[in-house]
Amino acid sequence: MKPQKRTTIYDIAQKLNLAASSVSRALSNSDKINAETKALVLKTAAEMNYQQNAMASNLRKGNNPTIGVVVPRINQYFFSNIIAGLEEVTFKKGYNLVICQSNELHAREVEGVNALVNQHVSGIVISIAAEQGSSNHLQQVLDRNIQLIQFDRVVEELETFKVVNDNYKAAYEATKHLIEQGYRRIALLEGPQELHIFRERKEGYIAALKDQGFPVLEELMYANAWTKELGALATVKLLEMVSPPDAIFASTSDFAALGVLEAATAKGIRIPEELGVCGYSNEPFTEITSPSITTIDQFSVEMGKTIGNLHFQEMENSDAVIKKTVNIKPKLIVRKSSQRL
Amino acid sequence: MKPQKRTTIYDIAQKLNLAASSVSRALSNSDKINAETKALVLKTAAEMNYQQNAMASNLRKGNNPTIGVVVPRINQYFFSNIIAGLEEVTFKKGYNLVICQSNELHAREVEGVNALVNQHVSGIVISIAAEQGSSNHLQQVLDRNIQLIQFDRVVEELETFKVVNDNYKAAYEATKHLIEQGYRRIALLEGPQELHIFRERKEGYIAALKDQGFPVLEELMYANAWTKELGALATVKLLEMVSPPDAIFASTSDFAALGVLEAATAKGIRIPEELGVCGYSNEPFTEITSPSITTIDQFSVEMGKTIGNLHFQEMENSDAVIKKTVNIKPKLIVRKSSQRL
DNA sequence: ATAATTTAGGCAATCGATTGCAATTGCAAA
DNA sequence: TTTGCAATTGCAATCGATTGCCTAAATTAT
Repeated sequence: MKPQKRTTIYDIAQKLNLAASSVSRALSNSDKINAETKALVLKTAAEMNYQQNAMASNLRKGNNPTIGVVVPRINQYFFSNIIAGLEEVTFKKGYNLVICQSNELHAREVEGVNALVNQHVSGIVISIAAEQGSSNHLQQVLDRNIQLIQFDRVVEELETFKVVNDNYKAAYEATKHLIEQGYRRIALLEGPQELHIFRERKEGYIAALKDQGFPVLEELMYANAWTKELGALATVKLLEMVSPPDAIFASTSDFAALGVLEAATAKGIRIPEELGVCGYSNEPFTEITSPSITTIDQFSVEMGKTIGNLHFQEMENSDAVIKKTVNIKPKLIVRKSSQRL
Repeated sequence: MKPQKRTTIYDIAQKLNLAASSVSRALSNSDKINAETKALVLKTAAEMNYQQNAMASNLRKGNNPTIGVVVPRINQYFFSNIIAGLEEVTFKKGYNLVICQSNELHAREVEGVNALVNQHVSGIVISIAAEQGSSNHLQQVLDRNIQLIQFDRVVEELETFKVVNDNYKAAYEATKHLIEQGYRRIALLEGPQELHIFRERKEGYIAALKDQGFPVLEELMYANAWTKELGALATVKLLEMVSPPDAIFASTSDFAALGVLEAATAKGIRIPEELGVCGYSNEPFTEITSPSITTIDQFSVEMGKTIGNLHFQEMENSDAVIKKTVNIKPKLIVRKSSQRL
């Protein structure tokens, strides 16, 4: 390869016998430049195949039109949708997206955030890893005056924008729906309680039971069942009880709900007649299982867009704004696995 | 917000009564610096909360440890897996990933590529949009000495690394498998023939038929059926024929295969007994449909890793290397929808 | 003790674009 | 004809880190 030097504004300036500053002004469409000169510069730049050096420009201007994103896993439906929605918004504004995945590891999350800080990105969007640790790295982001927007899994103590689903409400409604369908002993599959989203879902479940005058039974709450396998295992255990549940709310994920479906079906238990099932997330597959799975849609693409809008809005009036929490209302999607009326 | 200035190496230098160059050398672990001084600088830097300005560093060093990725849609299973695999590799090397989605639009693809060129990324990884156009933008990338790696959907004329699946072979094997299962009239759902991946799949299908002594029938090839709905529609049409097919190979996607499943089931046709079905991509849901769908795994995460490795390998010995095409061997995953023996 | 090296650190240019300020030119008003 | 002002353009500093070259001090060899 011939390391042919890229053309800079100096090359253009030299060719046209102008000063680099004039070229710069012409290219940035400044009004302090003659229209003819501007046209000439533009034409020459195109001929010489000029492409701005964003690094130099950003360095001088002291800002980097880039938003960093840190998510546990890029290839998880929910997160890739968030990114897709976010990209939609940032692209329109000419901003770039830099992506890191933490793989649910705190150390990698820290590394990723630091790399983004080094790049002086204008904002960082994050959903924290399941493996938790100190949030110093996030505090650093704030100290450096970089916009920080947390979503879904957030550190509550940090004063930042937060975009979350109303997990409490969603779980409340799902539970209420199961009750309305006539289920009487509703079990809950819980996620790791260190993550507040799972705590909230549990609280919603409990509140719904109480409001409807049902007892809240410890034995019907099954901890840490957030994969298909663990969901299936939990189902087996629950169904072995002396008085087993007649519905299972897999508040952790649709994958857990799928495990419930498979385990119950394997035992010859009919869904929804004998056992009601509800999942969480509205994964694409929930529509096509048999029976289809009742679940909760989180409007992930919308959420990504909201995050983007929040960032730009905040950039404009950056002072004296209260860092608020935006709640995206999730929606219960009722399907066959819980409809027996 | 107080726009508190970030600490630079000059701040550290001043505090320690050193030259900025020494600070720089200490931080970059140069050997032209005394061990004690180095330790002192490191300590002070930590105290002053120093974080390198990557823009300045990259500008000076004339390179940007970043790889740009342009894909049609970030939130498509295949692509998000590619990105996840790629990230795995780039992260280890301290490289960043900048992501753009073209939304299948050529214009947006061009914009994305240009933005990446401006940033002087060290490489661009791309899978082109369905809406095709000139490939000038990609030629520009090459002219500017930026690594270009195409994957999956590639422009063949361009001399770049290409990482693709062996679509021909996969389709060949899928068709052969259907024949071995005793199916005699195998229909094909084709994708847009402008994209060579779909042409290759069609060729593999035809070759398998010929090799096994089967006639190649135009009426059994159905164009542009690459969504669930179009797949269902195609199925209805095909099954209305005087002598309908006894198997359908949805070479476009698993979504099309799902459409086949639904349309056939709705007509009361039993799968796999009366109709064999095979999809493409091994989407997660293919495992859980009833019956489960035979499909082709593309090893997307692996593919992403391969792309990353290729990039770094190529960076090291950048001259006189032949731009080759890497074929990832896809694998036929046989499930219930095609097993009747 | 003196010369030859080695080591540590400073100076200043550089990467490429931007921008405040100064300088020049042209044109209109007085 | 002279002054004033606006419109263009140039000059040079700047963003922050890196690096080739040079100098001074310290170490080793002779």
